[in-house]
Amino acid sequence: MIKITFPDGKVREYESGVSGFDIANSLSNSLAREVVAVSLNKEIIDATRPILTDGSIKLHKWDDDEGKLAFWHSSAHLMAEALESFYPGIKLGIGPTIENGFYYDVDLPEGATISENDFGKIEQKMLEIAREKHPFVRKEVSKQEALDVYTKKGDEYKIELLSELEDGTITFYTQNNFTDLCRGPHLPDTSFIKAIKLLNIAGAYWRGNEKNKQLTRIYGVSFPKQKLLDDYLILLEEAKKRDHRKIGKELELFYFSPKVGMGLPLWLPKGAQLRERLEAFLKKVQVEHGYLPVMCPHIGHKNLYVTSGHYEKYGKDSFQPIKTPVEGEEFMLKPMNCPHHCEIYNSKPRSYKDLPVRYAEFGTVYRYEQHGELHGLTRVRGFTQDDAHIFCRPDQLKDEFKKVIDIVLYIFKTLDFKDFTTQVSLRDPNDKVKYIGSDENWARAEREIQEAAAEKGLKTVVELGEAAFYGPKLDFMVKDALGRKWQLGTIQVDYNLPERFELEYKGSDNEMHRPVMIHRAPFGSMERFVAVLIEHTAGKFPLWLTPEQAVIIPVSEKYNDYAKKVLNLLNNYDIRSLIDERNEKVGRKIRDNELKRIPYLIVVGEKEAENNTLSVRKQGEGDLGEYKIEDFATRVQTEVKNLLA
RNA sequence: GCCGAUGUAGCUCAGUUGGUCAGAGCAGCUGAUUUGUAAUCAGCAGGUCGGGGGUUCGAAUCCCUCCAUCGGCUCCA
Repeated sequence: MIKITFPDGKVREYESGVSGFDIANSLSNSLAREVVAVSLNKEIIDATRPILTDGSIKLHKWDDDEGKLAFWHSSAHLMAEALESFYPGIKLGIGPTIENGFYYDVDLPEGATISENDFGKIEQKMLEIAREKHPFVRKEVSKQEALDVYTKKGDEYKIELLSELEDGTITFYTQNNFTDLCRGPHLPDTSFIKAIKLLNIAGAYWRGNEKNKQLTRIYGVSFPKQKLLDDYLILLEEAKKRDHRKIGKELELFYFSPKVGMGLPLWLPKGAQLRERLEAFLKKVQVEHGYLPVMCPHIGHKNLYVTSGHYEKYGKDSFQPIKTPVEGEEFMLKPMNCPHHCEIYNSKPRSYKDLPVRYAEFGTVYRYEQHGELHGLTRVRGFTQDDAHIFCRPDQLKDEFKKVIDIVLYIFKTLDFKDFTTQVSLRDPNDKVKYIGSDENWARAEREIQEAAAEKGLKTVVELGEAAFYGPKLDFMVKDALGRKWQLGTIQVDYNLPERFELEYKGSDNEMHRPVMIHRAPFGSMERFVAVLIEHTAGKFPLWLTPEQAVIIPVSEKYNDYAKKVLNLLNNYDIRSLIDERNEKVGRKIRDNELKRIPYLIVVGEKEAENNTLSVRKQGEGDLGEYKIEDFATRVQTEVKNLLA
């Protein structure tokens, strides 16, 4: 007998060899039907796998992440089987579970192609196999045995994967006529999979390396109920409606002209106003935190970036240098602001008493992003960073870093970004040549970043190998409407640029010392931030930020004069308003201005003109009734104040 | 850059196998209506069907190529 401990602490005894499924069955029949995987001592295993020793167990249904893992992993195998039936000789790469579904990377037979038109028949085949209720059978094999199978099949991808596995840990899973190298876990059988949708098709390099062959990646998602799939597809449709590219067009915020160039956004008046308000907001916060404004031209001498190390690292990925016509000197479109700010630091001798100095600039930079990578406002070739560089003494670093975290958190709170994640990016300890700077400096910076984040209560994920080449960083990420992750704010420690630019200050000991630098951009880039803000709010911006706060709607042309009077008064109260003077019915004007996401609609007609009042309608709330003009102004001003508190 | 898809009026989209196929709605303009909380009515005007080349008696439709966009991959100071 073995002892099984449940999550609630209860312990029960079972015969050795009992499976998670059997245990579930012993508790309740309905539970047993829903268990798709099991955690045994934190290791996820098949629900049907015999358990031979004591352990703590957790039974996973579809609702658990662990359950989805098994579910989608099995779905990937199912898809592979269907693909094999349509494309004999197909070679399989990897087929993992992802956040929302699964994919499989395959190498199609010579001359074969696959397109979205083929999805229907593949889905049908998968459902057909699923309905036949084939069990997923686990089999432990020797490395040689596995190698023999794939050598015979001629699948060099699986052979490569096998070569990295240790003998004795290799398992195959079989369902129906299909066997795959796989660690598991898998569903008890294929019948759990009730609804399947293949989503898209993409090229993907084998093992993510562009030097390798490009395989065909097929993305899909599957569910235990048709209803769940329907709901998911509706969710995707809703997400598309929030796409910043669509809303940006509808609200006339920005525009891309092929004549200007791809990836070069043009800010239309309303978008520019929105952006100016965001900048003004951050500038105010920065002044309060002791930042000083600086400004730099849009080009800089190539040697500046050679000195900084960026040219060697990214020169090939930049726009090419431009030459002066007479001297032939080379200048580059500014790809980052930091070297410029370093030179501003160098403009005069510094004392330890001067530090920290904090230079801030909304600096527009230009980078050659690859053609296929451009994406709305989130990935462009010219963008404006809300950049600042803090030069401080090493003993001030951690405190300064924490102050920057405060700014980022304040901004996120004010703009109602509740759902963000933070990531600490450290050096890859096995590939130190990728980075510049001494081991001691790296160790110190990495330690202080993590301490600062912890002291600010951030739950961070640590990623090795994701650091900038000059230092470790703390990034803030949010998801867009379609669930894609984007980096917004970033805070980076840099011991290296101060060395390269020979930055110094005189210490209290009358010796020269090297300052430490913090790069930081709470928004990241104005373009990306506005994009994420659009999707976050679906275009319904906070009242203080929105380009037009109120539209006055005269009931007929007879009341245009009164509307003008109201407009003047509202303008005096600094409420951004305009009149919808079109010769349309009230209902029509309401509708059009609601679609333009105007927060307040002010209806004025005979009654209001007589009483010197307004009828107020709020976006999302409907008619609020009659207001005295000054009462409405107070309401708006209070609302703005509360939002910015 | 790579894989796959898409590109018809300012916007959203029709256009069957190549043969009155250059269309609709919205937006725009003109006029009528003078309107009370999510679409008043009528008329007019809008496009070298992404650009270029080819096949054909004939191309929005088939082929090639370039450009842009979309979904991914790689990259991201």
